[in-house]
This record gives sequence, structure tokens and C-alpha cells, in this order.
Amino acid sequence: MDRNDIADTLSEIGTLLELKGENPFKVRAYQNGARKLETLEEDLATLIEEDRLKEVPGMGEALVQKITELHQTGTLAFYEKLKASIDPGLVSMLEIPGLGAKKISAMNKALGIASIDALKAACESGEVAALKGFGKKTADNILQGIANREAYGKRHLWWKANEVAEPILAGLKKLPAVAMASHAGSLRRCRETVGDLDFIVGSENPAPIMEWFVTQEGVKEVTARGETKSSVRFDSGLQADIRVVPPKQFPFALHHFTGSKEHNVAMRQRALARGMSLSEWGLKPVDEESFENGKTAESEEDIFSLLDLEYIPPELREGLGEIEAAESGSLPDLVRTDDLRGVFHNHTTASDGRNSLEEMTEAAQALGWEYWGVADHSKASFQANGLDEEQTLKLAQQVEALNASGRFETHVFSGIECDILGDGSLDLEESVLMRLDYVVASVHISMTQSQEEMTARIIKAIEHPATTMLGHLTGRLLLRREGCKVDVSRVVDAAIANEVIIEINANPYRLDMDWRFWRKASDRGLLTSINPDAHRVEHFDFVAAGVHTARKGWLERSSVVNTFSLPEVKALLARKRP
DNA sequence: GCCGTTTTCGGCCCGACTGTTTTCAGTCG
Repeated sequence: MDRNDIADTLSEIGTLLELKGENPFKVRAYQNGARKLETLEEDLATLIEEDRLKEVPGMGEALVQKITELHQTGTLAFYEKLKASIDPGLVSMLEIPGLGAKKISAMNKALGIASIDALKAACESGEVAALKGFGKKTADNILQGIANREAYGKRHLWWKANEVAEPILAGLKKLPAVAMASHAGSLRRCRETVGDLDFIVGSENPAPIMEWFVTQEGVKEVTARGETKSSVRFDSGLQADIRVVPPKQFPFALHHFTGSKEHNVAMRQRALARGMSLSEWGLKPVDEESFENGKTAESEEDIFSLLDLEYIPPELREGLGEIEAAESGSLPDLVRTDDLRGVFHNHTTASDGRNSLEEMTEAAQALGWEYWGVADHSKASFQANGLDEEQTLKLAQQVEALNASGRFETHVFSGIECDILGDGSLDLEESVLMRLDYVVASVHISMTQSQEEMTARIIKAIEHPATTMLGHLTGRLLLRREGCKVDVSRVVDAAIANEVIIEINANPYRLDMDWRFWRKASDRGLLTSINPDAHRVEHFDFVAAGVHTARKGWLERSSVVNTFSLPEVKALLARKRP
């Protein structure tokens, strides 16, 4: 069993123990162990073989034994026994908001409820409301939760959530009662999808802010309304929370609610090691009763500074080593959207794009870019009006003529998004591909191959002498479709060995290759290009989402080729065109 | 279940909000 499967099993053990009413800290130990396993720097097999797994923080005797058993045999007696003792229906009930292990367990004991359907029936019949500790309101909320789960029980694309959040944040900042305001949570950390929106406001006068917030356009339901904290749900199902705190507390609250949980735990531990207690309320000596005489902070920068740390940008706060890097002054100087000087991988009306070569060039110039590259589809993408050899060369001639005309200051590179066929060969003649400035090789067809087949196929395409970069590695569409199965580590190795760039496809539904792979890959020397995969001029804006992916992957400008100047990029592309 | 020069036992973050209570438990973040 590989480490991700083992991590899933540990996490599930945590959930099952919770339903059993086990010590919450034991539950946390399992969940922490699962996470540690997922983010292991070293190879699990090696660690087990050399008996060094116990050196990983959070891995004690019990976890090491269980992980070893799972790794070597693929099963775990403890887990099988635990699983058999708990009805799987109870586990699914945890997904209903407002229901936790205690209530589920209570209803199970008193009424024998062990499925969401049974729960729904018991709520409707009044049985749940009659239970001690429950009431009509609770039963109604459970029913509402079941209904919401069906209608809304999903995450939201960062891009779309941000479109809702931006006007709210702008509106909040204009309110007279508001001293300062920010978004927080996974939205601020720029995760590819977000569960809900979080807003933190600094103010001495919360009442008018609450009133404004719950009456915003698009608010369908006010799910909580307090003096300093409220929650609303929008038509789209997206939920938004707001918290108002005194201005003095704002930086601490902002830091706390930006998270991640793992980052916060590490920050608190760091504070404790210095005899201090850190929370959303402030930073104070451990032995002080209140935060009244605690440290003051004007901004998040001050909080990090008080703990002898460099400022950690929100995108990095995932508990993946950012605090250690901030301590040693080795945080990356993260790439920014305004570092970009151009983009590759874009489409025009020659294949399935909406705008012409000239319109796209004009838009690229308006963005201040020094260059952009046209990479229309190749003929295997029949549905996208892909180009054959003759059409490809014709488009390249048009590009050449446009550059020569001097109509635009922005230089246009001629490329192609060439399909990687089922056997790993490229869709167009090598002689044609070599005459273009660059080739983006992408998988669009035969997406359901086995991991072994797909990995070999992609590596073969990487080894093709004409390939400049690899397009959307897995082909995933967030919240819609899983990507194809591929051994990322081997693909990255092949790309480095063959001087091939792997793109960050910045389409908000793709963000592929995933940020989780980038830190390690760039450490090994892999370069990327942040590509909007634009099919119309407005899509150039997608690069902002791609930059988030790069930042979450710890990337600096030096790893992102489209931050390079025009001469530098020309030299880079020429490596593949001897 | 993990951890430790204050501890091998007793902590492990804790406050807001909700609903059901009549002073507090459960959930959430």
C-alpha cells in the first residue's frame, strides 16, 4: 500500500474513533499522522526499512507500527476491526452541518438511526425533537442541512468565489464604521477551491456592519446573526462569514482566520516555546490572564516579527515548512502577476479561439506584455478545428508577417498545441514542428489509459526533440472531472532531463500541474510557464490564477520562463531549435 | 496517541454562536 492510501486509512481511523467517542486528542494524533505521511519529504519505504519513521515528529510507537503493517501487508487488523464495529451510515452523517460525533452517537443509541435517510424520517416524525438535548429547532436544522447538502454540498472554484468576495470587500472598506477589512481563509490563501468566504473587520462599532453584511445583494439566507459574527448564504450556495473585532485585535484575528489550521498550530507552538500565547485575541505571556497587556501589532508583519520570523505570504501558510524557512530567512521571493512579460499557449480563430491573431496581439500589448505565443490545436483535436501541417505552416507565416509589419510592439511567437497521440507520438510531422518557435505538447484524447501507459506516453512526448513544454499535465477540471492517472515524479524527471518546461495552465478550472508538486520540482531544476490557455482576449486575465498556483508552489521568477525578457526567452526557445 | 530539562503523567488552542437549557453542551473554525 502506498503512502497516500495509508494516509487515507489513518484519517479514516481518526473519524471512526471520533464516532466511538474516543479521546479527541487521540483522534487528532491520527489525523496529524495522516497529514505528516502525505507531506513526507523522504521515501516511505526507505524510512521504514531504516527504522527512521519514528524520527518524524508526530509519529509515535503506535503510528509507526500501524503504518508499517499497512505498508507491508496492505491491511491492518486494528482498522478492520474498528471499521466493522461502526455503521458506515454514521460516517456519512458527519457531512451534515451542525452534526458532530456526539449528536450522531446519541441519536444512534436512542433511536437506532444509522443513515441519512433514517435521520430525515426521524426528524420529520418528531422523534429527534423529542430526544433529550434536542428540540424542534435542532430537527429542523438537520433537515435543512440534509437539503443543503444535496443542493450546495460542494466546494467552489476560487475564481468564482473571488468574484463574489471582491465587491463585498470593497463595500466593507467604504463603510464609515470600518477601520480595516480583509478577506481571510482559503480564499486569501488562494486555494484552488474554497469552502466558504471569510471576512475579518476591525471596528469599534459592529452593529451597522452586521446590518450591511446580511442585506447584501444576492444573499439568500442569513444562517447566523450575532453582535460580532454573522453568516449568510448566497444564491449560488456559497456561504460567507464575517467577524468584527476591535481594531487593536485585527492583525491577530486576520492571521488566525487566514490559517491554515496547520500553520496556526505551528505558530502557536512557536509562541509557546517563547513563553507566549498566540491566538486570534493577541499575543501575551503565557502566565498573563488577559490580552490587555499583551504585545501590540499594527499588521500581520508585526506578528511574524514578534516571533522572529520573516513575513510569510498567505499563499505559503499551509504548514508545509514555511515557518522553518521564515526563521532562517530563506523564504522564496515569490513570483507576482506584474512580473509576467508574456504568455504561451493561447488560441485564435485559426482553431477554436474566439479572437483573431491581431485582436489577441492587441490585447497582449494592452497588458504591457513584450511577447505572446499562439498555440492553436493540432489536427487530432478535430472537435476544436485543429490544424494540419499545411495550416500550421500558414499560421506561422501570418505570425512572421505580423511581426515584420511593425504594427505591434508586442512580439508574437509561433507555436502549436500539438496533441500527444495514444502511443506518445506527436500529431504533426517533426519537420513542421521544428520550423515553429515552440511546441506545447498536450493530452486531449485517450484520457483513460492506465497510469503506467499514460506515464510512458507523456514521457515519450517529452523526449520528442521538438517539444518545448508540456500542456495541462493531468487534464483535470476542478469540481468537474478527475485528471488522468500519471506518475508526476517520473514525468518531472523526464522533463528536467530533456529541458522541457511544464506549464502551469492558469485556466481556473485546471491549475494544472498542481501547486503541491512545484516546490520539489523546481528545487530539482524544473522550469514552468504560466499559461492562460486563452481562447479569447478576456482569458489573458487567467494568469492571475496561475500565479497563485506558482506562489503556492514556492516559485520565484527564475523558475517561471514567462517572466524572462524577450531576448532571454528567444535564447531559451532556441535550445530546442538547433 | 504524542510529547517532554520544569513533567513519563497530564497536557494537547479556545471563544462565538446556537439551541436547549436554567447554567451548559455541541459544533465550528
